[in-house]
Amino acid sequence: MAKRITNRGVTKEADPSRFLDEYLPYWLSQASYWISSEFQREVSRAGFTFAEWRALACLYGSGGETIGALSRLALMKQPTLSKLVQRLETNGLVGRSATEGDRRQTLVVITPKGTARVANLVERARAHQDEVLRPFGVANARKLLMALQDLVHQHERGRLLGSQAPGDL
Amino acid sequence: MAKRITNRGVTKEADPSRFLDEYLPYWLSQASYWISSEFQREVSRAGFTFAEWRALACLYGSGGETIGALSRLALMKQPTLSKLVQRLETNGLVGRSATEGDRRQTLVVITPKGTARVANLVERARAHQDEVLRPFGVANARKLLMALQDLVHQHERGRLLGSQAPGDL
DNA sequence: AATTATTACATGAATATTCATGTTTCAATG
DNA sequence: CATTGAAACATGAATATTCATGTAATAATT
Repeated sequence: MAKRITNRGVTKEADPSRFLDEYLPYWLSQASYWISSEFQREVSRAGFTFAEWRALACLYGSGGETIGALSRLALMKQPTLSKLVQRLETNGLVGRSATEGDRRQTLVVITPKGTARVANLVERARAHQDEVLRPFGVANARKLLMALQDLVHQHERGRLLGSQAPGDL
Repeated sequence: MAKRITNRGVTKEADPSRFLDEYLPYWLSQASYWISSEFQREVSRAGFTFAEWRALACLYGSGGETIGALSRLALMKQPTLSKLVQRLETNGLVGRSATEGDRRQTLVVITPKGTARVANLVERARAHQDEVLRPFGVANARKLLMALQDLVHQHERGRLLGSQAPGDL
């Protein structure tokens, strides 16, 4: 068998029937990764890490989330998020308090300062998404979004047994 | 405004018009994350970390990839992958050599031992994907896959200027 | 209501990732 | 062909994540 030196990056195909080419999780990861990477420039320019952006975006416009809920929304494990929230609190971008019902829970709320600092970025995020989806057309874009939502909802049921919140990517 | 304690995880909606609910990268990340998480149990059971699985899956059936190409395929930054490959080499799952044309490049090749150790996992991955996609039907599944591929290809052009390979998720 | 199990979060130690940079090789230019 | 610039990979120091566990509060059971 000839040793081919196919120096492809993510580029095109090559091997006939490569496992990955038909593997949904691979393409999901790729799509997610590159789209987020592209937007990360904006995030950095705004002075945030990507994790911070994620957390703040989840809190933006929300009445507050518990640590656990936020860790699922922002796709970080609970200890990771716990520490991130502490940093954000130090910077005055979020506040923490106890929930009324359950005193074990910590409620994380975005502060006015936090809201102000991300508002622009949220707009840019919307714009970026529109740009990315433009080639698809409104109808197809909507179908794609719904398909992804279906996938997620489908997997919400299987959850509830997993270890300590999210498990790496 | 009443302070709602909506303890939703990723669950259903709540706030009318939450930014995230219409935000494609969010759903891409969620879908990618949960599907991969689910499969991670199998990966752990097989004795691999998820990063190892990713790298080996990319090499599986391939004639070899350079460090750079593999870092893009497996969505890790170059230094991360470099170190991972070293560990895999120590365990005899991959081999490293120079490419013929360019002596700067390192060619990473999966060994027979490596192939043997992941073969089963690859089959399980296929099965897992089939299970995940079943509710969609063949036609819709194919559309989803193609849409994701379109997204990735669309962003391959914009690349080539980014920093040191992939940028975090 | 006491006991046991479970959940939510925090935290320290271990591990992994990332950034910045160095070395080597290749490509381009005069 | 010497020189300058860029690319591919490796590596050490700084940083971040993760695992394992601890504490406190709640829920369930007897």
